[in-house]
Amino acid sequence: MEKQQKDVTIKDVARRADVAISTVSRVLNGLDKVRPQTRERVWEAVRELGYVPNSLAVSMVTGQTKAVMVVVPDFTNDFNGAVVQGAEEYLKEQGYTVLVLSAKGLSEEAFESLCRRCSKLADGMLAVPGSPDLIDYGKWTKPFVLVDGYGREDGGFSVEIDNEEGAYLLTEELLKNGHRRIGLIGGFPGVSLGGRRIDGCKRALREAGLSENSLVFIPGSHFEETGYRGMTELFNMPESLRPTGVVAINNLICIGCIKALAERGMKAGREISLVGFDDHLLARYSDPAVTVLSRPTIAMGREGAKMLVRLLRGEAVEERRVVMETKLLRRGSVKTIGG
Amino acid sequence: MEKQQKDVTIKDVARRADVAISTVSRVLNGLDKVRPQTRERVWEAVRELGYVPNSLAVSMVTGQTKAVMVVVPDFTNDFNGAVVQGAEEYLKEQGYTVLVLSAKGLSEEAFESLCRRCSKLADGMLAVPGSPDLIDYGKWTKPFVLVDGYGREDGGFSVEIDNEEGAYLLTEELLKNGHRRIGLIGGFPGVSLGGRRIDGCKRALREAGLSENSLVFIPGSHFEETGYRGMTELFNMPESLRPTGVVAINNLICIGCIKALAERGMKAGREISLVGFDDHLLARYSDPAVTVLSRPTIAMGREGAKMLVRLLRGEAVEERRVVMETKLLRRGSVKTIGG
DNA sequence: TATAATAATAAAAACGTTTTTATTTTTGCC
DNA sequence: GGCAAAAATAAAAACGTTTTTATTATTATA
Repeated sequence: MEKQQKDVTIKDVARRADVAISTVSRVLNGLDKVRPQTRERVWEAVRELGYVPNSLAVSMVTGQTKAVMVVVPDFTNDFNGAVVQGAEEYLKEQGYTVLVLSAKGLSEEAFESLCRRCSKLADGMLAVPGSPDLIDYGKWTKPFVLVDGYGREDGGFSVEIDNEEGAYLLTEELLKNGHRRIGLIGGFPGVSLGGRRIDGCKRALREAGLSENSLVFIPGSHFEETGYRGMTELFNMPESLRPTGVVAINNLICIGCIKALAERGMKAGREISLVGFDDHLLARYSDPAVTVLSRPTIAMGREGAKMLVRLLRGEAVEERRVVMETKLLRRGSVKTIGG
Repeated sequence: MEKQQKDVTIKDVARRADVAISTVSRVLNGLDKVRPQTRERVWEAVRELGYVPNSLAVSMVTGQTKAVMVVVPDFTNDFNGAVVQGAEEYLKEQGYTVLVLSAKGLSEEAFESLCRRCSKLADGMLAVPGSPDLIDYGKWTKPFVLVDGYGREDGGFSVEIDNEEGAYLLTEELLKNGHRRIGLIGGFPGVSLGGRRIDGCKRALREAGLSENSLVFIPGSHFEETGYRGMTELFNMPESLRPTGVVAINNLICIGCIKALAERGMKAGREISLVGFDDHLLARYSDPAVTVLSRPTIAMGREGAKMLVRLLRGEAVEERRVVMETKLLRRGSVKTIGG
């Protein structure tokens, strides 16, 4: 094992430039009170030795890192990828280092421990909630912004959409196309973001004068597997009772639904109608494309990052809760039936 | 602005437990030579004060972080997501903190600077090359493993597949199905991973006795846009010259191809045949599904992580270059034509 | 030319740990 | 009960910076 060559320190630079350590520091940080001639000598030494400041030492004494932590529940969900990309772009523009962390596979306890360990590594945190539900994470004392939260009234900073209204619009779209028996796959009533979407779906039915019986709700976590299972369950029902239109509560569940259909040789918009959230690849390019409520995913990340940067700078943030616009994209997965 | 409450330090704990700082440290790190009674007093103080060691200070004095950096070119490419997931799983199992960094949008220079700034934050690095091409990144002196490299003989540690052979197999599949004019979209000859794949494609043609003229090669970077443009260009050719089968050099380009086809109301396997790399969602669930050379993406990440951990532990690593198995998945995107 | 003011540099303290060395306390034995 | 050995604890040095304070060198003024 080769000898771990020690890094060049500010001390080495000082010695080489024949100057005090503090002088080197001032040159490096562009402070005044250094004679041009001295300054040049220091820079030369820095170059010659290839000196790089030890970020740990700097952070320790200054108390800040110029870095931001972005926490996601998972790296394979493209919604998260888009949010991170949007956030990252802006944060890099503003000179921040972006450290991305995933909470995947961690118990709430393990996740908290992870955050504690990392708390000194960043000045602030941008998080996409998931499982464990970051929203209830209170140990983080630095500036914190939640992207894709769900309208909680705790006064935290967040970027979100109107999830209740979104689900309402999607359900309404099915109703407008003559569907009278609606399936709703995923989420748990009253729980986090999915709860809001369930509310919206139910409201649409209520306002259309339909009874609770016209809804087949299949609860489940927000993973693909739920969509697959849900769609399968629907097709196990007698056709006379089976919903003709389905609302998938999120992108992964929508993908699960499409998978289940594909395996049976079926298509959304033919054997059954399907609507969902987020304009992901599969929604856009499956055949037919899926009617979705599109969220500005990248913009959401960017907006969250902007908010966080303002907080880090100590600037006033007028709206603590930014609600982004959505768009209903009507496509072939909804068949018009009846009347 | 509320007063930034100072963190609890080891000093506070020591004072509270009426004990020396060093004793607290020994208790925390489970070293011996502490009387049970004293130990309990210290733990109590730790609990009462909610003490969390300052990771910066610890890293500075111990010289290690128990963290690993994972660098990807982009968060929106699902291949990267899968690699990160695989790596993350294993690294978390082994007690490492995983910090993910993206090189997206960074010049080679900016990226090097980023790495230097972060070099103290992790004990080792796992990287997926991209743009800038991490392979040529020499400033990183700590243990380093490349995932999805391309058979360079520089003795670095890497996990990869046989890209030349993979492209060979895909091309052969087209040839076996009677295709005699082949399109190849993406990559640049001799350059990085794409170069290897181009080589493999050409070899298949050569071995089948076909001349260079039977290949329509459309070079381009590894983004979706190249696939879209490439497919468009092919359809601008007179039909008599147009390839009947296309090899997309990577997943994004394959997606671009599918998009271009979808926009014309065409399908792979009908108007033109298509094969590509990686079994991504769109390849699997577009209609028809796309014949691809599937790589064990998650396993690649995991394997890379294993290698890195061995390096970090100072254990011997027998193979510096792990070549993973691939699988050709035959699907509906290849039409059999001719004789 | 002496003297005050100012500019430039150096020295030292601080950040919160671990680790090494020094000191104190406890134990065992005669 | 005294003494050596061992065990437990305390003190101090070190990690690599920034920042505050102290010192020295330069300039301006009389």
